[in-house]
Amino acid sequence: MNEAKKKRLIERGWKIGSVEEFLQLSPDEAAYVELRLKLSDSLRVQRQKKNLTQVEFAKLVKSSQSRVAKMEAGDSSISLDLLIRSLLALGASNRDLANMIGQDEHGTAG
Amino acid sequence: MNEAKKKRLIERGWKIGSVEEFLQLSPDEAAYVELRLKLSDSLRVQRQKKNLTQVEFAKLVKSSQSRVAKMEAGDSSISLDLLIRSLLALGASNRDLANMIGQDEHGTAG
DNA sequence: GGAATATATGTCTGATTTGACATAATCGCA
DNA sequence: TGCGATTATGTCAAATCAGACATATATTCC
Repeated sequence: MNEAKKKRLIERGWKIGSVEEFLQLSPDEAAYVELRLKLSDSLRVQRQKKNLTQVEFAKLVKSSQSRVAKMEAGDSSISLDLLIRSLLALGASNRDLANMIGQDEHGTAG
Repeated sequence: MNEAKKKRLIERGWKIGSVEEFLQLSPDEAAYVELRLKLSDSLRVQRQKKNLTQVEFAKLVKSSQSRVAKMEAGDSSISLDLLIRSLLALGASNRDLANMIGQDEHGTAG
């Protein structure tokens, strides 16, 4: 995980576990956070591909605009559950999800 | 989704949405439930591969035996979040997850 | 059969996540 | 610049999910 990404996470409320240290993640915690980032980013991409505003999208997934904004921002108050259900509601298949998740990195060149 | 699987789900508390009908799932709901099943099943496989009892495993992922049993049973009181964090705790990588999720079907011949 | 081990099911209480709402910030365009 | 549309951030009560515990049901071995 590169530095830009770390910084982004800290701003989003990620302290994780109870590590006092500066985002010192265990491998599985890191994988978890990476995973969420991939899905957040995919979510925004998919929404924009469909030319939906956050408000329209919120209606589609039966949530609210504020929640959508937070989904896309990778906010720590959003669960993987919600991210995934939203992607599915957008029409993604499980295979699509697998592709999103399995990719190495996804355009966060640092 | 085949019939055996449906039956299994109904027993696990899956009514979803507020459909009165007999497990009449929309495509995205179906994909969501399928996804959970894949992860549940993988979880059991991975645990057994490591020769861990549910109790040992529970300790490893900082949960309880009852919760582990429910994870593996695909119980509706378990979130995707917990399933995925547990798989990661077991040592799975995001790529591993992608493989679990992307597979077509996985041995539920009916 | 019975004991030991493993897994399943039900139910509490507390913690987290939810959608909703208010409101602030940012963008696009005349 | 100002206005409308879009996106971001903060807060809340209600709903969901968490670990823990009790207890029931397998499963395995003698």
